[in-house]
Amino acid sequence: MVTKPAESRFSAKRARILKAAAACFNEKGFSGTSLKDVANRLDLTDAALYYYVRNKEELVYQCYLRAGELGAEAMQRASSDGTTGLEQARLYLRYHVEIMVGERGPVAILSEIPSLDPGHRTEILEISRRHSREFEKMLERGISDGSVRPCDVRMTGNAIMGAINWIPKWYHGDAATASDIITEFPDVLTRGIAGMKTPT
Amino acid sequence: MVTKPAESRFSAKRARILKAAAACFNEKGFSGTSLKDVANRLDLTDAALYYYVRNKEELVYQCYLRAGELGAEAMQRASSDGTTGLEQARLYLRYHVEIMVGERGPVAILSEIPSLDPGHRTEILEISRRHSREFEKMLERGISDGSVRPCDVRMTGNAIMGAINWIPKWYHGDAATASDIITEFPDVLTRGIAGMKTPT
DNA sequence: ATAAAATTTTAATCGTGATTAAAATAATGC
DNA sequence: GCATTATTTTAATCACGATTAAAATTTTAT
Repeated sequence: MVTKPAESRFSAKRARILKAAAACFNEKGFSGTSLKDVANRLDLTDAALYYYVRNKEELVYQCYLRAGELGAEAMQRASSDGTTGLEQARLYLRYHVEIMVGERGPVAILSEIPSLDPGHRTEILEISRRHSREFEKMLERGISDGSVRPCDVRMTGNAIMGAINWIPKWYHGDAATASDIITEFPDVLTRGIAGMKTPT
Repeated sequence: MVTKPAESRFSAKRARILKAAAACFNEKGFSGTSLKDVANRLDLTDAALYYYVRNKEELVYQCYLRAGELGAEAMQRASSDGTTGLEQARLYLRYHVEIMVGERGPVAILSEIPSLDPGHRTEILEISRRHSREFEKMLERGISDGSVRPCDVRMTGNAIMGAINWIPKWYHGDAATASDIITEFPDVLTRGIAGMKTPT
């Protein structure tokens, strides 16, 4: 029987652990999930997790790092695929939710940054801020090229990101809903719900 | 010196406790906040809280009930003040965020329903679902009267509610931001960001 | 097949936080 | 001012969850 190198198996299992942890954290929060909760999802003992991560804090930290990477990836792709600011913003939402509800999900939402150790906390905050700033940049680009209606990009970004971050609170992995999210969210969040005859 | 009746003082203090608890829960989650955290905000001992609530679960439950009442109040007012569906939805958002970031806030966000006891859980879920349904009704009304663009009201509602529910994650009580939220959110979430020349 | 490395479990420890009962203090009604 | 009621604190208890070390098991390499 063919076997894979140990290092590869290790990081593959570590990745599975991170995903299981992300699911738990999204569902019950950092303090609300015990290591046993995470371990049981993979038919492991809580103690076994310590072979893959230093401790619980490290587990969240890694989850958040991964979330940052996936978010950055969506941002990158959107940035190069889209031409106008509006297109880029819409594509970003599309790519991001696709990842969140797809095979690579669940992705941990950065809802418990305060629980991180000081060092990790500032690092994740930095990543998160950079991400927000990049999205706001897309909005500003859109305002410049006329594709986006002039607005408070900070608040607009907060609103849109909030809608995205809240998804894991009500989406629990059924395929039909996933496709609804992918088709509806990017549109709803960029196009708005007002009828066409709305006053400017 | 004039004193108030005991019962009045009791419920006044209980109300203060609920608000302190809501602030803690929003910040660090249910399991993440200790009763000591809540008590310390009011210069009390953790044990003193048991004079006002049966236990920690009851504390969240009461916070969630209050959140439900305030949400319902915003919904009611919007429903009677607005004429078109779009106006009603916009007013609801306006009233709700005004309450959230105003004197009566913070309002607990229903992010940890799973931590509730079964009985309370179904009750809060029921309240939450009713609330969502009422908002979706406003959207449907808007679609009928032409003020709202036809859309998947379920997903649209999820998106908008998510943006609202996420506010406590980044808003921490400064007055300038509060007024930004009040002026921007209702608009951003209903009008959308797309420029006017956007294709239907 | 066997030694070494990798992985997981078992069985402690240890601190924290919820909860309770009894005691102490403060406020009220008369 | 006194007796009663209301409120808070102090001082336990108690369970749970994070963490660790040592032992057991599985996998790999030769």
